[in-house]
Amino acid sequence: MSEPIAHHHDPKWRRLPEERPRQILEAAIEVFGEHGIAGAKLEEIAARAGVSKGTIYLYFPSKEDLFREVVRQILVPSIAEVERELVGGSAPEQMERYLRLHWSRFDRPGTAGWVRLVFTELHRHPDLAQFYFDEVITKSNRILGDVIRRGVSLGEFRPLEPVVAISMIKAILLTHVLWSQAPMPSTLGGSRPRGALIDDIVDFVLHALRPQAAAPVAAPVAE
Amino acid sequence: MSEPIAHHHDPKWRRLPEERPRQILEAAIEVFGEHGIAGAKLEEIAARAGVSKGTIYLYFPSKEDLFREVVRQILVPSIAEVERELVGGSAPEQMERYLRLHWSRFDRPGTAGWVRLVFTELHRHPDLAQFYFDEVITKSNRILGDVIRRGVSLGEFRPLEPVVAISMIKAILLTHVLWSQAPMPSTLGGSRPRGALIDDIVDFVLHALRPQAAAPVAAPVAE
Amino acid sequence: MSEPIAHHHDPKWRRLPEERPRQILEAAIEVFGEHGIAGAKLEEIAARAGVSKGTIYLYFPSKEDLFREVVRQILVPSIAEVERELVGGSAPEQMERYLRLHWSRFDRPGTAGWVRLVFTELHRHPDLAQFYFDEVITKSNRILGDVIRRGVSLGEFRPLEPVVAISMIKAILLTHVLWSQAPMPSTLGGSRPRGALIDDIVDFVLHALRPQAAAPVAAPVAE
Amino acid sequence: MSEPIAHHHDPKWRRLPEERPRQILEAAIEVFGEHGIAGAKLEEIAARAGVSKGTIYLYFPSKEDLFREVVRQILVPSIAEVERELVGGSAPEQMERYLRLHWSRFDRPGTAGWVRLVFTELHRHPDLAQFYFDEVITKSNRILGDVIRRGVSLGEFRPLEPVVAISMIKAILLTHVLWSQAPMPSTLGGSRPRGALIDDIVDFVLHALRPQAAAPVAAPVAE
DNA sequence: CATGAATGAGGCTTCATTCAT
DNA sequence: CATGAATGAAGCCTCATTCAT
Repeated sequence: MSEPIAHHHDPKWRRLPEERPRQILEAAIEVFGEHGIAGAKLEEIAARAGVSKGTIYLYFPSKEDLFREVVRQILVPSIAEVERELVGGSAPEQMERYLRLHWSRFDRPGTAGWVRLVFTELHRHPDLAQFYFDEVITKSNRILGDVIRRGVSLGEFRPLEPVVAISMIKAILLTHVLWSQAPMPSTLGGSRPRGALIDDIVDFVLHALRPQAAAPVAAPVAE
Repeated sequence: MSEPIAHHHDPKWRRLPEERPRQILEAAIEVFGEHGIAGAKLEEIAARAGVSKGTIYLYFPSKEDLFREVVRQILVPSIAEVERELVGGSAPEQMERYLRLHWSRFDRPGTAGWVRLVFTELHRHPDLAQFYFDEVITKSNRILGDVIRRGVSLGEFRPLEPVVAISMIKAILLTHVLWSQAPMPSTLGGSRPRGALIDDIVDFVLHALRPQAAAPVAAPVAE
Repeated sequence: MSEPIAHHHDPKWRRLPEERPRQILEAAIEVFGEHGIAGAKLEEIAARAGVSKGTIYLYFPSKEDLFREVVRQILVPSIAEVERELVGGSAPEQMERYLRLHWSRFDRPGTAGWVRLVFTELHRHPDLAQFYFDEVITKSNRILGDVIRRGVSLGEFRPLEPVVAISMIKAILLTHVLWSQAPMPSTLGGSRPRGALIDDIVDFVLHALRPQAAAPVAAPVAE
Repeated sequence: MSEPIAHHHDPKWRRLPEERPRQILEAAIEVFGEHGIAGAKLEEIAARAGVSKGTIYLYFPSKEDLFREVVRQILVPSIAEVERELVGGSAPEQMERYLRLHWSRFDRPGTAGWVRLVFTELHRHPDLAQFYFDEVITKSNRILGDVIRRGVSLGEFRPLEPVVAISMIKAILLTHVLWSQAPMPSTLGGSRPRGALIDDIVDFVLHALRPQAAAPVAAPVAE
């Protein structure tokens, strides 16, 4: 009945050195996304990566650096793609594509956590914030700004500051990524079918950008 | 045997014991807002409240419960006011008032932190999330929903689901509260004057809601 | 048979806040002396001080700082006394008193460890080394240098560089402190009665300093 | 099926396996000398030996044993030489040669570290201390003791216990080896030219040993 | 009531040692 | 033989919580 060989070490690890960093990074994405920087525990990252705590330190000098690498290697590369897929079509079409592209990119488990993280904890790590701003936000904004500028100059969008439009559009997009995956009673209402959300967003944004109407009820809008 | 007047009480003033809880709660708002739930240290809350760490435990069983009470006692009451100030005017006027009211309410140091907190940490405390949802969000949404429904039925807004509009509007509003106070290289661009932000928001939202143009040309409503 | 009240918290600590720092410092002297800086474990210091690990951090920001304080508060003050007790007598008498004074001061359990520590680990902490050099060594050397200079100028000592004599004398003194308490098979020979050691030192040093003889066999001393 | 010559061995040269232990021991001397027993890292020893960490364990069962072997194989053999070079000359001459011989042997980078190590960490490893005492110190002391006994019996030295003289002389010699290479603000004063140190030591020791003078000023020296 | 000293579980990090390749 | 990836015990430090005063 007793198991005399309780301590028998059955091969605890297989050698996959080339894969380790990525395994760890991917576990880290999940855990950082779920618990934030401070709340993430190396123990858990290690467990999900299927390695021991010490192993992480073979590849990353510290928790902070691990986080840095996650930002660097996982988040940044995802920007480039978007630009490529945007060419062609009218400005509103491009805008819709932009929105849907990002949505599908973000609408995956684990991503919401990162949006949250960027909203929340990044500002407490100024160097990372700067890095993220330079590498991700600036590039992303340029792409979106180009679409808006083009639409405005072609009369497909009403005239407005690209920088303002960018801000509004991103606020809507990112916030809904966050909300759409919240494992809570929905911060919102949730009475809306999940799949339709991106349709609502596209609709709302395009309405907000569309050129001025004849102006039937326009008068009262002044303040 | 007892020495009734042994210690001369600094006759200046003594905080009424009944005020203690409130002092603590107010210190807690600040600290939670700045550092989040996990990052907030009781030591700091105690220091700002001018009491000792132990005193907090006389009134609140734990950090978690302290947070709960903050949400309950501080955040909830602020909703009621809004409704009162909204009566009268057209739907767009009400909407603008709603936006500016919230903006001015939020555009204060310390508030951004709470928006952040709600965005990011609340979901890890399901009971609080539920409570917050029931007490704050639901009420707030009802108010905003009424404005939208009214505007739609009067033809002042284009027809859309109130629940969708609410979601979009809140996303824009809350996110900009967050961004506008970020002590970072600005997630946005910042090339926009701070004060104008709410104008931009009002403009964007009203454009997104305005009814379909009867006729395209539309003398520009002046931007 | 079972002890149902196993977990009963019998008053674990008595409040002696004013004594704590000193208790900890004294435990730290012992443990640092025995194990060196790196080898000292806070756990053990805490245990000897009769407090918990965490308590140390109420009074000292880190292990390094604890060590710093030990140096500052324990070692430095012991220098001043020496000078006072040195006044009066011939230079050889003063020298003898200097040696015996230091010997008695050092010939206590725990001190040898510190000599060792200063010999060994201090140089890896440049700021502490500098501090120790400025606060302890410089002062101590000045006192000893004065004695030597006086002896030389009065013809009670043979002429030699004070700085050289200081170096030699301290080497002898400190090294024997170290050796005399070594819990080893004695690095030395040990065939010498412990108590006589300081007599031997005094004898050796005074012979080394005594003025040139009238000129008996001096010749072979040439180098 | 097997690919016998799959990897072309860099034909340059391959270290003979028999040399491995020595390479490791020599790297270990350096690293132990620089960082002490506890502070030495196998990683660094392996790196300097040009092998991997695991290889060390092929030859030495543990860090402790590696240290043991270093003491055994490296330090012990260096004693024998000294005796050979000492024959001939008067006792003072022999003494001077003894001092200069050891000085030149020790006055090399890396050696100071070992003096430090022997002073400070050896006693924590009683078996090693015993071994070191038996193999190194005893032998070395015998050599020095012979010189002293000879000098005393010939009247070249004043009468004193050889064991005492040995102790004093070694204290001076070893301590100055330690100090002379200290990378600190100098425990000493340093206002003395480095090269002259051994001259000062020789001078001091010989003065301390020289026979009683005719007795001019002898009186005050009385103890 | 209020205090703040004390606690100790828990997290990050290091490094001697093991072992599959 | 040799490698170096992997492990995990152990140490430092933080901070929510407790409790004698």
